[in-house]
Amino acid sequence: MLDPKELKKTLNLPKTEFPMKASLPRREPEILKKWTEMKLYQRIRKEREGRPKFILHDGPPYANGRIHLGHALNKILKDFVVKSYSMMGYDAPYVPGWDCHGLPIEIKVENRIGRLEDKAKFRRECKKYAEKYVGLQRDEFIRLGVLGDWENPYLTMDPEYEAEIIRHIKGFFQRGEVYRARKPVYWCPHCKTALAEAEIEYHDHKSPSIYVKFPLLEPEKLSPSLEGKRVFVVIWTTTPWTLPANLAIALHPDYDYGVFRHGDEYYILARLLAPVVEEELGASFELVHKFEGKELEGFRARHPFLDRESVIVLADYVTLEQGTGCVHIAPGHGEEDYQTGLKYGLEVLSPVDDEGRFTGEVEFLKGKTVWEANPIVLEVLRERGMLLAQGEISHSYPHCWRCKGPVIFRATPQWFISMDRAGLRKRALEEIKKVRWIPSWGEERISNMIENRPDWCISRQRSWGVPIPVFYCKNCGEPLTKPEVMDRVAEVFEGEGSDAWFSHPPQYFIPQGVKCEKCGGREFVKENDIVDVWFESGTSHAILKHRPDHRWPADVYLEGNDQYRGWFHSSLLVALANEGESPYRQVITHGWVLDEHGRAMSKSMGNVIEPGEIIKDYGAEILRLWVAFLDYTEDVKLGENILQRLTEAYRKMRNTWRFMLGNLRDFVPEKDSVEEDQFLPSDRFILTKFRRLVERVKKLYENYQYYKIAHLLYDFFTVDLSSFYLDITKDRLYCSAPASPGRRAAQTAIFEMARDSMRLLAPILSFTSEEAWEHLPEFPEKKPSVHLEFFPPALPSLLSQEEERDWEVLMKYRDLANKALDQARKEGFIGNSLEASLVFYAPAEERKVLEKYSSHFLEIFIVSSWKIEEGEERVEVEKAPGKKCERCWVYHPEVGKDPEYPNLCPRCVAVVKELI
RNA sequence: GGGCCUAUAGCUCAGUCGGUUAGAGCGCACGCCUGAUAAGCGUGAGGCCGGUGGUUCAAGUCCACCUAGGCCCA
Repeated sequence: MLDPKELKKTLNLPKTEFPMKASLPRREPEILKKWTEMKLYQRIRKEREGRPKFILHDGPPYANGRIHLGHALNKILKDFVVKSYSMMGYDAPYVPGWDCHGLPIEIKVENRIGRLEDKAKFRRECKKYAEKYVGLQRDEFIRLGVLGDWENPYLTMDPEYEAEIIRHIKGFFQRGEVYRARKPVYWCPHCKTALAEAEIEYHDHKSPSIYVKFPLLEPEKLSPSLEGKRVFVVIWTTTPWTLPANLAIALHPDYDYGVFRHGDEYYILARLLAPVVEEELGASFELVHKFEGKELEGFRARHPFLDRESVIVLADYVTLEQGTGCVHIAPGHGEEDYQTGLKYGLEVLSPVDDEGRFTGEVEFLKGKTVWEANPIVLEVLRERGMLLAQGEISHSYPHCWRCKGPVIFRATPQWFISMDRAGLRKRALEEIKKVRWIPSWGEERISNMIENRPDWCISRQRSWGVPIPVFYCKNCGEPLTKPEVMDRVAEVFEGEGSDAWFSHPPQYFIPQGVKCEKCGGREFVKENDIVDVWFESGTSHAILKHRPDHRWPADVYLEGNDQYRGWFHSSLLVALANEGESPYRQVITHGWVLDEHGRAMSKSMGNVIEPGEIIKDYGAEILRLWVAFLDYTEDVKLGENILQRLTEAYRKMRNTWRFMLGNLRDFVPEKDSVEEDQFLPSDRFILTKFRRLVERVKKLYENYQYYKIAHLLYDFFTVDLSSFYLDITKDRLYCSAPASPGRRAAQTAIFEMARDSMRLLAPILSFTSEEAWEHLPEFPEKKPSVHLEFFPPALPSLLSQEEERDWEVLMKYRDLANKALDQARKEGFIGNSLEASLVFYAPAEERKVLEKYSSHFLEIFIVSSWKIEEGEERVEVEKAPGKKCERCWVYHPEVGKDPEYPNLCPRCVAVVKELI
């Protein structure tokens, strides 16, 4: 007789080196090292060479700052796409890119070293800064487990890339889509420079607050009763100096306006605001006529002090918060004014120079600064009787971040790409329809944007960027935009980079003999402006043609949904104009990362979570699992609670793999695998379920539906494997003879499910599947990394339709049995379910099914004995007869009958005899 | 203010064409096991389907409005 300790040695208990504790923050870097050393990315490329390509083209993040969760979400999703398509059998390269030029870097550098007059030197500093962050971000992306050609990224500041930008600009010029026009920008008269929105600070500022009368022409057209009366449109402004540039007065189309009599004058203003104006004047008005704003559209008023007319227009942005509901419009001095001006075809007047002084266009103000002009304008208004009221107001006003002085809006010449001259807008709208947008509402979103966007202003008054390759005639100022000149610029940039623009004289770029088309002049000066960085990143599709590992167009662009306005938009316009087609076939967008309560993360809210913290505390794998479990097409939340749930889910999957590996410890696939006919019903049932799952998951990968994959696989691990199949097969695995057909059958099933679930999860759980893969038994075709594998091939179902229905019945009785066993346990009748014998009562049909499988009930129900009776469906619990076998713990009537092994059941006696 | 989007259990997700008592897993509670053990198994309790109104014999599902939140504009 063997004592329990010796008996335990005769069992095949699971054993594996694959640790239960993941220690991800420590282990992940080791796995990354393995991938680097084996050159995994290059190796995958090599193995997939010649296969159909699948191109995900990376949208370049901005090379500034450390990565945040939005970056992590984006890059991990891209990694899912690339890895899954690679495992489907495509040659799916991933070439990361960075957006390197632009204002934010300029601002950072300027903060550090001040503003340099020497542009070349300043640009060198900007370049260093960009390089530093490209390096930092690259390391952070690699740490996430993202596989790609990190040694050969594309940078928008690469000379070849800069040359492409020039060539694309040339294309727009050649097709006549580029024009030069004036547009108001923030301007600091002290620093004599244009400012971007990001360089503006808002401070309180005292301004005049005045009400001005504009005599309305032909008032009788509004109401016959006004014939011959002195009718005025009353506007309110805090910038009297912009009145010389007034060209229109805007009313809201739907608001209620009135004509109010005051003495022998009649004033037009919004009805709701009349009391405010009355108070300002200390007078009371009499309402003599009512109308809606839109009735006045197209009327004309006389300018209060210039010999010019001002047209009445309509604008939605007119509010009734202050003023008169009639808004003074100077298209050269305000963004909204400018937009309205465009709509109504108004001129862009801006009679103010670099220093904020009036030019000769306004004679009586010539040479005065705008601040000096204010009181003079007031005086003129007063003289003419056009000043209805005046006061002072303290309000929030834009100031220069550099000199802290107040800034103005001033129109300056800019370069524009026309949306309509060559039909760009129309073609873009057509092209959008050919693209697959995921989610589908993206199509409507980008269409609305393209439909309503103004012409694209591509010039910027900055220095860290690619120059607009234009020269001006020194003699007459005419721009030189010849394609051959731009070709030469591109050629120079390709060799020297765009720094060349700042270190060479114009003649370096201009072929001999080129003359000004207007005056024949031969001397030129270089353009100072650079191109909008959105144009730069919009040119990135060019790498698809230049890199041998790529192909034009891309299969997928995948970015946050802010990029409908950004990269998707600019890429479409730039590529479409130059290639005639959209650069992408599919566009996938993901949402924003919010905190646990669904609020945007911001420094001021103090709810920002850094990817680095999560990697340090949980591991990058948990972050990957987070991405996988969420419906990324919507905004996604992250917080402690969610991380806890994910960590638990991770542990469950890891442990399930660990248990499977433990049970495969002595399994040699090519030797020990059994034929189909050796499978027990439960093996066939679980394998069929699994094989179906494999096919579903592959389909879901094709359609980028990762959260469905994660849920399906996780549910399979917990419900089907852990709590069902792996629980019920323990008896077979542990207690049978090691090489018995039943045990080998279970191992064959487990091996298939372990191997193929690792393959299926490799794109998501890239680290853990790799680690588990190393512990999986060797087999002939096994690759040294799971990421070199293919997704599992389709395998046949092992159940007939009848057997599938049988399992529905069996599972129903399993539920009933569990409930009955739980009840018995609560009553203290049994502990371990093996102490029980079950009595099944079933209607005739179901009884037949139960009897068909009854020889497997020890396994399926984990009980020692059972009886099947006909009756209303229910399960009852009795004590199992016989004594407990000390080896397998099953109660059996014959325990004690074998004189040699009186503490064992017949099955175990046989096994032990075989082993000893 | 405009365009687009979201709202189902504590968390992550199902819920078909409008049709029985709105489902799953996790978490939680209670129990079992100690041969997956910083594991494993079982049972159970959790829902005003964001709100209001409408269409309909019937609404989580369709429509309108509102609220809260998100992205992009203004």
